[in-house]
Amino acid sequence: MVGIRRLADHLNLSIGTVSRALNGRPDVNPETRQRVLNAAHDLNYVANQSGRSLRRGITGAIGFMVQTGPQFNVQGDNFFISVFDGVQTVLNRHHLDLVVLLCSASEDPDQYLRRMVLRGFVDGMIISHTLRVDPRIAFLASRHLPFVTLGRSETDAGQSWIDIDFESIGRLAVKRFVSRGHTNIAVALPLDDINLGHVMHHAVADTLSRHGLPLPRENILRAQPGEMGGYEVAGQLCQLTSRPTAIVLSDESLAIGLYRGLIEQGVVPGRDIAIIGRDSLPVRFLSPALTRYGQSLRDLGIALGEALLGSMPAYQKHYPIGLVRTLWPLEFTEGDSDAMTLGSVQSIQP
Amino acid sequence: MVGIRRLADHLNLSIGTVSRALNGRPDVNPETRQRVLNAAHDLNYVANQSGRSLRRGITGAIGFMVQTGPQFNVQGDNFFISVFDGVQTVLNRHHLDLVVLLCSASEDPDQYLRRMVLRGFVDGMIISHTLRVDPRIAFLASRHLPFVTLGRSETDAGQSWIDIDFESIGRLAVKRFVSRGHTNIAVALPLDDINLGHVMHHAVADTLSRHGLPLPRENILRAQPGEMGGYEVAGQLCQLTSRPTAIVLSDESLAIGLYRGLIEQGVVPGRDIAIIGRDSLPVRFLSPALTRYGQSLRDLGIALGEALLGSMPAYQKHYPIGLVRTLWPLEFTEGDSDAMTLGSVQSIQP
DNA sequence: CATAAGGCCGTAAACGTTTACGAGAATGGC
DNA sequence: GCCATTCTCGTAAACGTTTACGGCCTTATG
Repeated sequence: MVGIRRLADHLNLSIGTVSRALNGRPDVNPETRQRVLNAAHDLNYVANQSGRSLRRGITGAIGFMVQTGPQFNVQGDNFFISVFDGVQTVLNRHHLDLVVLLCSASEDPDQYLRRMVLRGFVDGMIISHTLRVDPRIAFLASRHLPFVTLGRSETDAGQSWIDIDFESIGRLAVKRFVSRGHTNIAVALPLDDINLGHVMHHAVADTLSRHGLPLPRENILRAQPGEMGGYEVAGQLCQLTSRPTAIVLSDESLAIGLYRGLIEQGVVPGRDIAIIGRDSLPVRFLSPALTRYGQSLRDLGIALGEALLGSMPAYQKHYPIGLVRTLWPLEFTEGDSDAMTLGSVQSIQP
Repeated sequence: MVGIRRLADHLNLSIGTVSRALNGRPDVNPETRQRVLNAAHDLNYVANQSGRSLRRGITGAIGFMVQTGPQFNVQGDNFFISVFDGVQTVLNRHHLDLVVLLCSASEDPDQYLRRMVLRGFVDGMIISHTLRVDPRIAFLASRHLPFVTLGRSETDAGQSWIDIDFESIGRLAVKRFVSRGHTNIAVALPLDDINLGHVMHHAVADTLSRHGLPLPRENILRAQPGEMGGYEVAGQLCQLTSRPTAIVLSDESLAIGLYRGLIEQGVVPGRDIAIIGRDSLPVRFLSPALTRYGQSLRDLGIALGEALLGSMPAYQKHYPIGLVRTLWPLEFTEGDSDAMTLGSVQSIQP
């Protein structure tokens, strides 16, 4: 292991000068600097992270905490990988690195985050899967660690957040259904007290009532994210005394299992029931093509990264963006899964 | 930020004693130790990682490098999340933490690994996506950093590895096809010089030739992992002058796109063409049900974690397993996608 | 009682960096 | 020619731990 001492000896310089040369400080002869840089490259010298961060108080790493396990939308989905990719492109511009911190289902997320942060592992955090009331937010704020959240929460510590505009999904999907004559409309929402479930629930209920339509309690279906959850939704749907003719899905991969489950029960998507879902890679290969709302996840990641850097004093000059609170816009992709119209088509003003 | 100094002041002890108490060293009064532990808990003291690893030369973190981008089987798949989960359960037993290091497609994987390792970020590494010739293996060995690989390589530094038994997939699938009368058999393999493509290619070719059957060059289809790759395979398949009646897939999610592509061309899976694929979450919802080979990914992760700890001197006493070189066994799940038999069914001895 | 042994704890030196400070040399202005 | 300034570099002190070492006090042993 070659340290700065060895490098300095090799160059007949003091370690102070070597360090200044490597860190681009002004008070070093350009010629000397070049000599140092060359030698560092030749000897494969890379500054030891522990020593550096001990002295500087920073680590150069940004943590992104995600939770695994069945109740979270991680398995079988390309959501996070794409977001990571976006975050990383921003961080790389400043020689920061992304470390993904996976909290397994068996571990308490609050404790896990606490451990990682108190350890001094990262300079900043991005957390996802925000709950309506989320102790992690209060904790991070109390530690004065820069952080942003992917998802809103009622726990607000004045941090930046970006959230997918679930409200619009609910609102627009219902409008579309209503304009095609549907009156018996269902919605699939996550099980937990995840904030998005709350937001979307209200958007759907509100839009329906504006059109004078009810949202019966049994039309609110609770589903685990993922294909299996969709399959179960199909079962629940077909057991209702008056089966809804349209359903909007909160999760990206529900549609896959839903299709399968419905078909098994003889209900054909797009003919017997209208479906609007959310975009994801596997979902694009469904037939009939799913009508869906999606978002550019990589761009979302980039925005998240920039929001985080904007809240870190050392980088604010590059990202003078202040507080970020963005409802991430959606792209609509029309498919055939909601192509059907019902008898009494009403004309609706948009 | 409360450090050991503050904790010591608060207890009227020296920092040396406090440190010994916290680290379970013998020469400290049990009563004092308890007092220290209580105070540490009360004051939320957690040892600073930089200071500790600077002194001890270890970080307590294990890196798992995966590469993102279209040529790798990361997007839209639950493969890695499940493996991570398994690795983490092993590491947690020893207060080690898993950090996922994502190398984006735009970055050179060798350089990325080099940076992470030389930085002293991790005590051990797991790398995946091994190539037939993989410079990363030589590099890690030269740094004397404990590591294991998920996947074999012809570059061998005497490290432990675990690889999925692609050879068996190829061999068993071909046997099954042949026993049902197929003679025109195709295989979908990854694009790159990924080792598994090489292994599976030979297994298929060898098994076919044992049954006196050819493997025409055009029956070897190169596909990017993922749904899109499967869709393209469907196109290639249908363009062949003599369309194969059976195909075995190397990747987990190829089947989704393949189904869709075939159906668009009027070829019905399980009736017009026999398909054997690999297991993954989304694939389980295909109809007709895919006949497939799978593996318990979480267990695979556990084995990987144990193999790594077994190669780290500090943990070898807990895992006296020596060199691990496992071809991970497969579970067979029979579906309907290869239910058809062809005219001249021959009886084959197993 | 003298000595040895052992239990417990404080002291201080590392680990590899970064950086405030100061020193020496060179340069410029008068 | 003298002082002020600038450029370049060396010195040494941090950062928060861990741990070898030694010292004190108590207890055991002869």
